[in-house]
Amino acid sequence: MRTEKWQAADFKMKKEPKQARSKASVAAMVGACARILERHGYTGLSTNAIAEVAGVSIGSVYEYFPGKEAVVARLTEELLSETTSLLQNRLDQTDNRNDLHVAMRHFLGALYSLMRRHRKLLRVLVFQVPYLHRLPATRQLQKELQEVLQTGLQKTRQQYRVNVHPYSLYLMATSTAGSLLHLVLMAPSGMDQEAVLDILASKLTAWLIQD
Amino acid sequence: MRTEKWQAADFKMKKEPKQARSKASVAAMVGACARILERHGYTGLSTNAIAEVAGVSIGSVYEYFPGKEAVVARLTEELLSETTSLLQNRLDQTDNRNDLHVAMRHFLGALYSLMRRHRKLLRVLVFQVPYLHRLPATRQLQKELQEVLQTGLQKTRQQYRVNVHPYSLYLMATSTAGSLLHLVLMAPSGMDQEAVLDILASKLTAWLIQD
DNA sequence: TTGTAATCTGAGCATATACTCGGAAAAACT
DNA sequence: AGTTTTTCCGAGTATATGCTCAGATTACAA
Repeated sequence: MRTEKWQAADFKMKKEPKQARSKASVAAMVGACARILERHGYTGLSTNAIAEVAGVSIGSVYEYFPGKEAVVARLTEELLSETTSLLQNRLDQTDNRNDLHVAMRHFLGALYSLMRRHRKLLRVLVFQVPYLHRLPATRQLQKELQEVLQTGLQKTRQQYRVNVHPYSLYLMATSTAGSLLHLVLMAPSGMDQEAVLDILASKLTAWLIQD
Repeated sequence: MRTEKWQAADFKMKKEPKQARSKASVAAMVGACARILERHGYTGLSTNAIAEVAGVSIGSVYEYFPGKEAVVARLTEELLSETTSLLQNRLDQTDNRNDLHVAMRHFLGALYSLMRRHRKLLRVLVFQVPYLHRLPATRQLQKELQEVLQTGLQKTRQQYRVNVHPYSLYLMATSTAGSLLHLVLMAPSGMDQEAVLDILASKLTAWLIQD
């Protein structure tokens, strides 16, 4: 009890699956992990449950993962790669012809719909997984979001001569994250979420320009 | 395993302590709960651990609480009352003579230092307790914050004729929450947090005025 | 075909956690 | 003092969870 396991948890797989069969098994385990998290929360996640839902034996789980933390880590990596490709996609479509507000709105919309698609899983990951912010994938995601923001700004810098204080950038990032998360996970019903995104994009743009 | 206990958890105490002795015991249990959460996270919280740290027997814990969820609920109620009195205090000091930016900055500062004082506990409550948003105290807090925002705005409405769209108000609230939480719990070191609060207050004020 | 590596199995042990219950001890009441 | 209420105790039971291991099964390659 002195030190909890997840505090020094091993997030790396014991070994990579090599044959097609084992790849399918690992995929089933990760999928089972997602299902359990969505349905029963992190409290309901156990290695035994993962094995049962995945349709493999408990021994197979420990063949590839040192514990459930590593399965969660693997799951977040898959989510990360989906997010990365989405961001890159959006960034490629942003060029100097776009005005800043439109570009901002597109990014927000893309991020929003991605988060919405995974809202159940996202809720559990953010609000229940104790070691989420220590996961490599999480740190990587923060980096990439920051880079995208930087690059996106540079693309429009000529037009708007935006030159923002680092703290301003920090506040923009954190407040946008807060609003998006609340909108996706906790917004009261009867809200026109697209309209909210419109306003958010406007305010962020205004913030940038007048800085 | 079909339905997790915390999904239908009972957040109410079995009975109120009546004598001084039992009040001290309950206080010890709640204090122990806070200590354990800070040191070992929600994963490390068990009724047995609460009893041990509080220096009472496991039987005594179940005399007053139906389970650990209720102890956590009690703890959040204590935090809520501390927050409530702070907010009320600040609100009383805000009158029409204050300009909006100054009032905003004072509120942010007060909220920030309160959150900072409880940062360890706050981190666990927000990022690990699965039923936090279902706790009565949490819902009450959201209500009160909204009321404070409304009342504070009305006090300065004559001066600034602020008249904000409901979605704007929503975005202000959620983005401020996001920034404050990130600043308190996850901000990179070497950041002048007071300066960040200055900028945040400025931006929020600008947001309001030009709306 | 035969040998080797990869994969899978699941009973089973150790530990942790939730929670009960019969009764002792202390305080309050009359 | 005697009675009742409140408070406290902690061994003990049931269950859940983490994880191992010896061996069976399957894929692949020589």
